[in-house]
Amino acid sequence: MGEIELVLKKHQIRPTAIRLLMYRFLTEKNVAVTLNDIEAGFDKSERTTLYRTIKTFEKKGLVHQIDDGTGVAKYALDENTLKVGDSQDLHLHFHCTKCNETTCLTDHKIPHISLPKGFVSKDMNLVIKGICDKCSNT
Amino acid sequence: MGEIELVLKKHQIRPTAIRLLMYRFLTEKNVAVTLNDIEAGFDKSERTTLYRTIKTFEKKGLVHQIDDGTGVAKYALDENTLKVGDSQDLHLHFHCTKCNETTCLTDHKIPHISLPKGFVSKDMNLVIKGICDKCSNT
DNA sequence: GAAAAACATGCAACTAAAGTGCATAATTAA
DNA sequence: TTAATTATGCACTTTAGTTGCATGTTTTTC
Repeated sequence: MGEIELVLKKHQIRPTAIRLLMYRFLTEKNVAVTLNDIEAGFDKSERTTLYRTIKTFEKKGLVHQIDDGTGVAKYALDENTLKVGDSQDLHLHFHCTKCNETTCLTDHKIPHISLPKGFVSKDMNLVIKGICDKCSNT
Repeated sequence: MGEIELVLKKHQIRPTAIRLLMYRFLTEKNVAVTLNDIEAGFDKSERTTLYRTIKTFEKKGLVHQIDDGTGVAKYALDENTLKVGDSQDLHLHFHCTKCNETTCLTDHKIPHISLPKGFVSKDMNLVIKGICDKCSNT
C-alpha cells in the first residue's frame, strides 16, 4: 500500500483513484490552488467530483481553505497531514498581487490579539497582500 | 447643504439622491453590509446602481471592502470619512459565526509582522471568527 | 442660458464559481 | 452474495459580481 493511501486512510478517507491523484497533485504544488487549477491538472474527471473531493479533504482535515481576497477559494494541504484532528495551526497567508499566487507562511504564526469584552475567538484568517519573493527579484 | 452632501463633495463624489441615501444607510449600520443588505434597505433603485454606487464610494475612499470568509463582499464606512486620501487604517474585523455579522474593530490595529526575505507587504486583511458580544450574552 | 461634454441611472444580459439532485458505479459491511 | 453505504458523472440551479448600452441628469464651457 502506498504512502498516500495510508495518509488518506488515517483521515478516514477512502483511497479512490481520483483522491490519490489529487493528494499527489496538492503535494507537488507549494502554493494554494483553486478548483480551476485542480481541474486544469486533470485531463479526465468531472469538476463536480473534484469539487466534492477537495471538500471531503477539507472536512477530514487534510487541506484548509484560504480566502485571499481574490474572491476565489483556494486550498492547500495542511502542514502536518500525518497528525489527525484539529491541528488548528493558525499560520498566515501571503497573496502576491503580481503573480496572484498565495503561499502558506507556516512558520509565521498569527500573534495573539486581545478582543473587546464579550467577543470569543474561535478561528482567524490573516492574509498579507504584496509582492512575493519571486516577483520582487525580477 | 446637508452634512452628508459635504462629505461626499470632499471625496469628489457627486451628491445624488441615491448616494445621499446610501451614505445615510451606511452610517446607521454599525456592522459591515453586503450588497444584498443594501438592496433590501432600498425599496426603489436598481441592484446595478447600488453596486456601482458602493464601488464609487470604495474607489473614492469612503468605504472599505471586507472579505470575512463568507464568500460575499461586505462594505463598511471608513472610520474617518472627513479626512480625504489613503488613510490605510489597517484595523481588524470580527466575524460572528452565529449571527453572521461582521464588525470593524477599529481600535484594534493589526500588529506588525516580519516577513521572509523578498516579501513586500502592501496591505493586509485580518478576520477573527468566533462569537460576538451580542451572541455570547444570550 | 443654451449646447456640449461628462457622468449617473436603469434595464438586460453575461460570467464565473459554488452548490444540489439524481441516477449509476463502486466499495464496504452483514 | 446480498444489502447498505459511499463515490462519481452529468445536468442543472443559484448567487454574486460585472459589463454594455440607451436614456436621463448634471456640470462645464462658451
